[in-house]
Amino acid sequence: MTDIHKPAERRRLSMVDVAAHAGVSVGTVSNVLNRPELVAKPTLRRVRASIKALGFVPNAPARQLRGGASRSVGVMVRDIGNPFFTEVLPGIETRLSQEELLLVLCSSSDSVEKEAYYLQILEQHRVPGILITPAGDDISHLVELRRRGIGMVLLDRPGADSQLCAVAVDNVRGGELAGAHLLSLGHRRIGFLNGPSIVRQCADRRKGLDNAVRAAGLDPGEVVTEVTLPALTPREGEAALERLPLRAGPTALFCVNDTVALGALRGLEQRGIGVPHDMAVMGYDDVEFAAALSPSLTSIRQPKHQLGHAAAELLLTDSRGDAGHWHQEIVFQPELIIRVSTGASPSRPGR
Amino acid sequence: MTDIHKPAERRRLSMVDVAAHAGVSVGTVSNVLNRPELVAKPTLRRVRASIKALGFVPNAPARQLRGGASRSVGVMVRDIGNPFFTEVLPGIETRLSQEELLLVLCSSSDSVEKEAYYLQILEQHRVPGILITPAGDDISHLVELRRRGIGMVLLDRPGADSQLCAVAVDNVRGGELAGAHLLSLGHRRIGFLNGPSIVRQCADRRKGLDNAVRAAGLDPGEVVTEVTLPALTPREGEAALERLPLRAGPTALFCVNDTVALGALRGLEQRGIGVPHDMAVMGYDDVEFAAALSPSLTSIRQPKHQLGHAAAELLLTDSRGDAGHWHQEIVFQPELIIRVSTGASPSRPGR
DNA sequence: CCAACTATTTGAAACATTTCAATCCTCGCG
DNA sequence: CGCGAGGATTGAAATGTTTCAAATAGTTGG
Repeated sequence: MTDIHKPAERRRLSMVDVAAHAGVSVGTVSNVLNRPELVAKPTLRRVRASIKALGFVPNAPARQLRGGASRSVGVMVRDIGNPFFTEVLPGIETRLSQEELLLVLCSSSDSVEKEAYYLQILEQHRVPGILITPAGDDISHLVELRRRGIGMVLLDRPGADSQLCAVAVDNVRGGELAGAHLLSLGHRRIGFLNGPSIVRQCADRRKGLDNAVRAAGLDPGEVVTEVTLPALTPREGEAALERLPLRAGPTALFCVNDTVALGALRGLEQRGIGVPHDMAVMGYDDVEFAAALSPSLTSIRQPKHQLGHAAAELLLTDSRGDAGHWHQEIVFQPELIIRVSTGASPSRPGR
Repeated sequence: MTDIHKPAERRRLSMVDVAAHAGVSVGTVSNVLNRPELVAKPTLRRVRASIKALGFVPNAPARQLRGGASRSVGVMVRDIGNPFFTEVLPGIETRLSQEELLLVLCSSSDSVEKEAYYLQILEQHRVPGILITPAGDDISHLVELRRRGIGMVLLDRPGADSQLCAVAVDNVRGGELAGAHLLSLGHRRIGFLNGPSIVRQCADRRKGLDNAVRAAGLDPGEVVTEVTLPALTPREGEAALERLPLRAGPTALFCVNDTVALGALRGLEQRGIGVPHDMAVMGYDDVEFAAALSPSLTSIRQPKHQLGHAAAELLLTDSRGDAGHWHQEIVFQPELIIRVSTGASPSRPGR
């Protein structure tokens, strides 16, 4: 039985074939590819012609085996569906593509196991570095990876206590800004739709909120009612309203991110609760659509593109293992963006 | 001078070291890793202990060099910042991670050159397949790659004419739905904020719109005023208003996607043009935030998660090169979601 | 106690590169 | 005419796996 069905089964061609075709040695072919300045003009032409004629494509894995480092870096996020990452990612991509590095996107889906699995694979691939928003609180495994020579930068997660580079926005400060804003508007009962407190950002924003309350001479225990959501999605944001004593309870809602706020707005509308009249709402992140929500959403802006860019930059220096570089932390400052959803007269135009 | 500064310079360890430590041959170590059922229990234990003790991590490139196929697939999008992709990506990721495949994310930024560059790198990496929303109209280079053995699936782009697998939503139909909706509300002058017509989706939506106009016995040339945006961002959506004769012109705006609509809504608000009273607006994609915009946005829903999932599924079968599989096209149907921004009484609740 | 198996283990080839010491030319110069 | 310099090219080692035929050890039946 002739195997008509597998016409393209022929062995993929290698530099050996090119060398034969051009009548040179493989060493020369390699030189043409990597150090053309060492090769005589006519030879160069001939070899390049052969490469084109045969349709030769270099084998990256083989190259890497000999050469060492991979040309891909890992980017691990907790949830690719989160618009926050969507806005951070371009900043990362821009910088990486300048260095001709491939971006391997991993989503831990908030699972420590899945994170560990991906990290293992990335290490096997010998990536020079990993950019990560860790799923769990413990980051000792990341420190260990770093020690084994893989560049490591925490994204949107302070790493002060550890020995890792980090790029973050000051979440405590953001929580303070939000809290102070709501308090200044006279709210004394604030519902906080938060994520799990093991997530650092969530814990920090809560801490900031408490700071603001105390700074106003009040007791956080009295003022703040926290509801913990299992996931930071619109759906959960909406569902969380069930667990708040809405009518007799808070007069303001602080949502740990805009995605949750989106759900809360929907839910409040369905329940006929007017925003900001019956309930002030604010989000966090100031994602692209926040300004255009109904009503436009007061939020805490984070410099997302910059964040991604800075993280990639830091990762590059970290994985180069430059001497003199130990661990470095870049902290951006958040900014309060006042819009309609908190009922204050906007301090700046809606966009 | 002792090199205190390079403590971790030691050669990365390989299976040879593990074999030596465990007192077996490398072949056995390989078997422990890949076919443990062939190895005797005590040996298995001993080798595994050595692996752990030494902290051995297999070298993926070497493995791949011998074995052939890579465990990463390429996903090429035109713009990672686009929320549409943010909602498609989870569908892709879900399916790929089930197969333990890594996702290499490439953004062509709508540049044919950058796309070509990435494709070249992906081919060098010997990826088994690529999921792509092509930047340009010509896809012959993709057909060629497919012929060379790389699985290829067009994402959100029909491939009927070509020999490629494709997963798409019927964009002509979507355009028709949108057009019919606006016409049924009495609009006779429609501004279409479109992307470049070389982008297939854009051209198709326009075609659908024209179909709807003709179906109503009208002349598209009279009814439709198209403005072409250089990029599908909120910024450009806003800027495009400048190029429309707003007051004396269209009474309705059809935006080629929700991101553009977002910008248009902002711009109209700033110009004091009421939506939907002075101008009806509709978007396309029905992204997560569309329902919560101000006013809530009428849009054309695409099954995004499904789209991604189906695309990944198709890619898996395509790169397996299963016999009997030639090229296949999956077309999902879009759905009109009526909300406030077009001023019709909503046919379904706002979410 | 030996033959015939079976279950393990081994050793070396193969994979596609890069790198580098060694060789080969070709000139220019004495 | 011979020699050295220096550019161009070569050939082979090295990289870390997998695979597989061959060797070895262990077991059972006669």
